[in-house]
Formats: sequence, C-alpha cells, structure tokens
Amino acid sequence: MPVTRKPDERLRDVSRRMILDRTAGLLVRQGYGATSLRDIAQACDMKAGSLYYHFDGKDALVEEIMTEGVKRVEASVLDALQAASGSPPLDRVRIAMEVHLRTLHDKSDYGSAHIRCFAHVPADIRHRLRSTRAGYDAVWARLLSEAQQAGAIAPDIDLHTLKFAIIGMMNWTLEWPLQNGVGPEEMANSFFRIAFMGAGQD
Amino acid sequence: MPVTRKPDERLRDVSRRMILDRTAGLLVRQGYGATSLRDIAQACDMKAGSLYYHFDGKDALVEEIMTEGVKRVEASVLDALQAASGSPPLDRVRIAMEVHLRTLHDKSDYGSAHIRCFAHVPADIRHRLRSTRAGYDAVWARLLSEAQQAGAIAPDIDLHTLKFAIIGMMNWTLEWPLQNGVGPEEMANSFFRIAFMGAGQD
DNA sequence: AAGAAATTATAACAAGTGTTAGGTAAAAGG
DNA sequence: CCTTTTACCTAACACTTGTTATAATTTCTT
Repeated sequence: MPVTRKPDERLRDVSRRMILDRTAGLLVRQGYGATSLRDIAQACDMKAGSLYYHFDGKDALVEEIMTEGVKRVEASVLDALQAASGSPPLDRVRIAMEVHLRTLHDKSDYGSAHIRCFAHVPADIRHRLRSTRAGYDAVWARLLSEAQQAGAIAPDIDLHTLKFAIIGMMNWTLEWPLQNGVGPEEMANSFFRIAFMGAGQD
Repeated sequence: MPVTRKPDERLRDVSRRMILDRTAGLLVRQGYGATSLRDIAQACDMKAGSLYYHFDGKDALVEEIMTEGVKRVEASVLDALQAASGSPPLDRVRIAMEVHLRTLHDKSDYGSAHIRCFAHVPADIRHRLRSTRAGYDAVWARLLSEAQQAGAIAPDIDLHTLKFAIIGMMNWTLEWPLQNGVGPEEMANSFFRIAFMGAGQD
C-alpha cells in the first residue's frame, strides 16, 4: 500500500481518503458507468474485494464522493462570502462565481465528479443528492436576493432563472472546457460581465 | 412487431426508425451506461440479437442517435434563422435560443440524448461527435459575429465566451429542469434578457 | 517481542453485458 | 399463390461486474 502517512495518522483513515481521492479522479476522467471497482482498486494498488472493508459497495463510495463534492463547493463559497461580507452585493456575487469555478476546476475532483456523474448514478442516489444540492442552491438564492433587495439587480429579473443561468454557464465549463489557459478568475469576470451588464449594446 | 406503417413504407425503414426513437428515449431517461441492448430490445418488443440486423452494435446505434441529435438542433436553428433573415440581429439570436430550447425539450429525444450522454460514451465516439458539434457551434459563432458587427453586441465582449454562456445555460436546462410548466419561449426570453441586457441595475 | 486487531488479498459466485451464428417466421416479389 | 428474401428469434459464448466469505499479511497495542 504505497501511501504516505504521518505518525499520528491511522492507516484506515489514510487509506480511506486515498480511495476517495483516486475514485473521484476516475469518475471525472471516465464517468460513472465506465469506472469499475477493479479500476478503482487498481488506481489504489489494491484489489477490488478490499474496498468493501472501507465502503459498503461501489455506490456508497460514489455517493460519498458526490455528496462531499457539493459540500466542498458550498463551504468554499460560504467562506469567501463571509470574508467579503462588507463588500458591495454584486462584488460578492462575482466572488462567489469565481470561487465556484475555482473549486470545480482547480481544487479537487469532488465537485466536478458530482456534476459529471449526477445524471448517471442510480435514481435513489440522485434523489438524495438533490437535497444536498438544494442546500447549496439556497446559498445562491440568498445571495441574489440580498443583491436584488439592495437594488443591485433589476426588479423584473426572476432570481430563480438568474441563479439558474449563472450556475448553468459555470457548470457547463466542465462538459465543454471554455478555453485552454483561461482560469477561474477570468472566466468568472467574463460570465459576470455578460450576466449583469449584458452583452447587448444600445 | 407492433409498429404501424403506410403501404409505401418498407418494414426495414419503419423498424429501424422505431428502434432509434425508442433508444433515444431510453438514453434520455436512463443514460448510456444503464441502457442495455436488452432494455432497448424490450422497448421495441424485440430480442437483443435482432438489433444487429439493423445496427452494427450498441455503440453504432447510440452514435447515430447522438449525431442525429446535433443535426436536428442545427437544422431547426438554421431554418428559423433563414425564415428570420430580415430581422434585427438580436431578434435572430433570441429566435435561435428559443428554437434550440424547443428542439431540446419538445421536439424529440435525440438532442437531449446527445447532451445527456456525451460525457459518458466511449472516447472515440465522443471524439467524432465533437466535430459534428463544431458545425453547430459555427452557426452560433456566425450569428453572434454578425450581431456584433452590426453593433448590437458590445465590442469588448468575447464572442466565444458569450456563445459558451448562452449554450451553457440552455443546455443546463436538461440536467436540472428550470421549472415545471415553463416553455421554451419563456425560457429563451428570460435567458436572452439576462445575457443581453444584463441582470444588473445601475 | 508477541499477540490481537486491522487491513488487504484471494477465489469464487451470480448476474449481467455485448455479440455471434444458425434457425425460423414474416414480408416482398413475380 | 409460391418462392425468395428479409427481418427477427434463439441459444450460446466470452467476458465483465459487484459482491461475499475466508485466508493471509500488516499494523497496532501491550
């Protein structure tokens, strides 16, 4: 088991985290259906049967990763919003967009594994993940609502649709990468410009 | 083989189309990995082995559906643009958005099957689909370029990013339905409003 | 260092998958 | 209507998959 650990780390915890990490990477690269337990085990220098010591089965492993994916994005965005609590409303929106994109693209595979595989996991998992996702959704709803109440968003804009448009364009960057070399900050700035100032010219 | 056909229709053509139609529906509902040839055969009141008379294999069938999916969206959008050739540039953009959404949501399952399964088919299929998709991409690139040259889109807007944002928000409606009862026209209008006039308030 | 507990390997299982080749029923052609 | 061709059935195959129970190895505790 070629995994490095510190003296106070239990093997179980280190192995378990490594399995989660490597599986997340496989899910991003191959998708749910094309990632077998044997693939996962190989990526971990283990055998498939051993994975059952740590997880109840493939789907439990996958669900844990996907749940953690949403949680990580949510935590990152909340942290950033907390740190920017005194900033103007639309600045906070732009920051949230940037952090969302950074978490998806740069931080780890968990968030992107979630988005990539959501539509393909068994229905019961998807159902449970929907409510986890709804929590993060509420973060955006609150953020946009505050911005609209502060007068920063036009009153005729339906916030549900706006949230949807923003999240849609951001998450779509995982399916069809925007452009090589473009980072989260630049993406966020471009999308923010389009969504809030509009691409149109009078 | 419970399928209705007209006197001039060949059984082969009718059966083949029915297999494509029903498979597209399954792909939308279940995804690529969870749709077996036995599922498809059952949906067609056939046995799995029989599908080989019409298609070389599962992947040939799936690829044909997904290719047709892009082609249908493209054809619909091009038709609509042709019919609106005298309209102002941004009207044409809005029409294209509406037709894109209508084709995805109301017309048939082929387009949505494409989007749902794209990230999950074998890499060689995905590679070929990428170039099919690039053709449709070019339709949008041209449309937006004409609008910008006509002065309808701000000169600082990068058209590649704008196209991306628009397609992203529209295609995301397949992953996470915007709202029950909202049709393509209303969606298109809302997304158009956000993307071109901006949600912000001065 | 020894023994207990933890962690991984192993072999096997049952079920499912895409596919093939030969057979048969249905459609088409004259 | 009869014959030929077409379209579907069938049985089997080889392989893959998630999973289980037991064995073996490694880690942890005293």
